[in-house]
Amino acid sequence: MPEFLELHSKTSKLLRAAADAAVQRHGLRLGQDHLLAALWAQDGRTPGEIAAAVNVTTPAVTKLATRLAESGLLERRPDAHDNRLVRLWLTPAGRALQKPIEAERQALEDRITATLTKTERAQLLKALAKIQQVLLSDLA
Amino acid sequence: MPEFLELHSKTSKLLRAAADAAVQRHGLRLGQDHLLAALWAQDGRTPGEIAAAVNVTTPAVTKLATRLAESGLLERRPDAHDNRLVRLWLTPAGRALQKPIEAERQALEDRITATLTKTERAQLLKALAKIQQVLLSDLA
DNA sequence: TCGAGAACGTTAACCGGTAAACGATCTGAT
DNA sequence: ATCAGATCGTTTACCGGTTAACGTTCTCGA
Repeated sequence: MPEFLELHSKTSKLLRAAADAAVQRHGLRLGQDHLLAALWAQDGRTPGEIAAAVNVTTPAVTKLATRLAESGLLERRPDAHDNRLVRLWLTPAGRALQKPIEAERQALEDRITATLTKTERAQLLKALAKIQQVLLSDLA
Repeated sequence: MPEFLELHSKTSKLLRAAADAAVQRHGLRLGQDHLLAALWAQDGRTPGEIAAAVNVTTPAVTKLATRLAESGLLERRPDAHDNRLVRLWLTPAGRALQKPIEAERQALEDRITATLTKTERAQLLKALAKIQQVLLSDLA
């Protein structure tokens, strides 16, 4: 396997595991925190809006929302003016998770970037941005 | 969401999609190619060996192997000396995929690293290696 | 006004991955 | 020689993700 792909794949897996463990300490699973983050930024959004914001398909949001509702972290409520729309609203429990989860994520980021110098970190971000751009342009 | 985690997450998703599309042109799904690659490197390995080589759990290999066997790309055969062991053997069809899949993967790697200078690429690999090391040391 | 088509969210079927429980086989100390 | 324990692969149950099909509701032009 080519060098970069191999390395990126391994790093991805480890990063995913670390993020999952971090979020799991607060009763969440990976992915659920992204949905909640979308609501922390703006409460009462629709599944479609959230899906676009989180780069995931709408059915994925539907399922996550069902589980988060069962956990009592959000509520489904119909839109007042358009009955096709469903809006997701945080419960107090859902809102209470914002600070601890964000702290957890920041701690992970800090732990990772601590081993890099400022310029190394900047170069890394720049390189990833370039790669992202290439892949995006390939879709068209 | 912290800067690096956000960027890495997006890049990962795009990279995964690109790799999936590439491999899908040859009738495979993402992950199946990794299992095959382990057999291309050394045929007749056991699920446990392959799982360790690919950084995946053994049940994951079991399921992938079942699907690849149904597709006629490999065969399950018991080990001659230890009946607990199962050994996976490539069929001619499975062997025939090696060159096209490896070419596909190399093409993706080239497309990505083409936008980077040699030093940028070296710095990227170095940074990722550092991050990987931090995450690995965190497990202990 | 009314009906065709667009815009939604949900469901169903699939895939790759994990953890936990299970069953079969081998190993080694007694 | 035997039996407790280790070592395997598989099964089961879950989760997040995708695509495709579906039913409901809105919109807008004839």
